Amino acid sequence: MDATEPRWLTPEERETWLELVGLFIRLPTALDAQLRRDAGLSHFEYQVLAGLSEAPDRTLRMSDLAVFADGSLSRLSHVVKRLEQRGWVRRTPDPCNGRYTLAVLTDAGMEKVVATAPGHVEEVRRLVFDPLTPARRRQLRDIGTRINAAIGPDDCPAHLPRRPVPTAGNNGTPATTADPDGPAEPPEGTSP
Amino acid sequence: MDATEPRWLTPEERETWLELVGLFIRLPTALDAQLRRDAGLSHFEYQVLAGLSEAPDRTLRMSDLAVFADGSLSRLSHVVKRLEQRGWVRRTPDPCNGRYTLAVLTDAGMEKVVATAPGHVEEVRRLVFDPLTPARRRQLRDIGTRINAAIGPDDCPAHLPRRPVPTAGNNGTPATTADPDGPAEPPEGTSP
DNA sequence: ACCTTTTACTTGAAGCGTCAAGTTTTAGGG
DNA sequence: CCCTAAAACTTGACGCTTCAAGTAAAAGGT
Repeated sequence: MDATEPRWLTPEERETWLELVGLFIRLPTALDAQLRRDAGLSHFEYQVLAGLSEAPDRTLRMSDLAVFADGSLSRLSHVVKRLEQRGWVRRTPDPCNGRYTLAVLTDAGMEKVVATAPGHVEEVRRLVFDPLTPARRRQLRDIGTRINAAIGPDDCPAHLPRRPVPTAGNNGTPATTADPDGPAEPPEGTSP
Repeated sequence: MDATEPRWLTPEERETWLELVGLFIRLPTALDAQLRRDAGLSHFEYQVLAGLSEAPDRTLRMSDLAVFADGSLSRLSHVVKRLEQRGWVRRTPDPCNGRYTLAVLTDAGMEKVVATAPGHVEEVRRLVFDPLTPARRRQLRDIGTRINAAIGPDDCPAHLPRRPVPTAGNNGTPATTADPDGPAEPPEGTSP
């Protein structure tokens, strides 16, 4: 069992790791709880609605929406069906290309997003940004980028098209590496 | 809809947040995939087995195990039932106190952990620690601590006892705030 | 000593996500 | 102009998690 002794984690790494495992389990849970309590939505459902709310014409093809929301097409299909039954989304075949399905946010859906976003953003702030100093926020972003890169390209659960991902409200900020610590210029945006 | 305009996220925070959402979805998925592929175990199941493997006598009460694995007692009960059917865990009522159930890791279970741990630790290293400089690892730990604190005490999904959590192989490291950047002293330990 | 409460856990049903087929529509090749 | 192949979903079944009850043992009150 001890052939070529594996590289165990150092005590510090171990501590970090346990901290992270807790985070990965509890943060999604906490955010889901807030959304479910205040809006009756799962985090994934919210992502879907928020993604549509920022798309041109509040419309996106299912595949693109799946990439944006970080889920499989199958999952999205099930979820959109439920959202459609609740009256927040409509589906139509793309007139230009019949095998695409366009998901469109209804007016009721838009209202739902508008009503839900502020509370959710507030919770994200409270749990993630408020407890961190500006310096740590920058560090966190950097760390996230690096680990995401290590995980590899968006080869999500399954078979998804390759696209640069329409990162929603792509305001002019060109994702450079060095940038000052946000002087707080509130932009529009519902996908916190 | 715009009564007391909410504090939207700044563009930098928004970037950070999207990075994080990706991380929270993809890291667990990636680790689950590795464990499932190489060992046929979910991450939660692994946590349970690893937790037991480091407990005295490879034994833990269900409640304690639930806290350690960050899950509800109900979930643990279902999972342990399955692990028991696979021959890796045994359950017995505590002779000292009949309402406690003790989960015990069998020899087969221990072998499973020993066979699985190195590969999992290697994946954790590859995805989380290798892409980070020592300084960033320290930052990550610190950030994790702060956000975890903001989420609040271990009031997990449900009704769980209050205990300082037996953080598994509690080697002499007394979780102080300042500590050098691990000179790499490989300790025993199977919960990465 | 008995009865209520609390603790610790188990169980069953319901909901959501994943996986493995289907469908339908477009694109290509001969 | 067909005929196969690929793309873009959709659907159904299975497994796991959660939620709400249910059970059994120990504490605590009177």
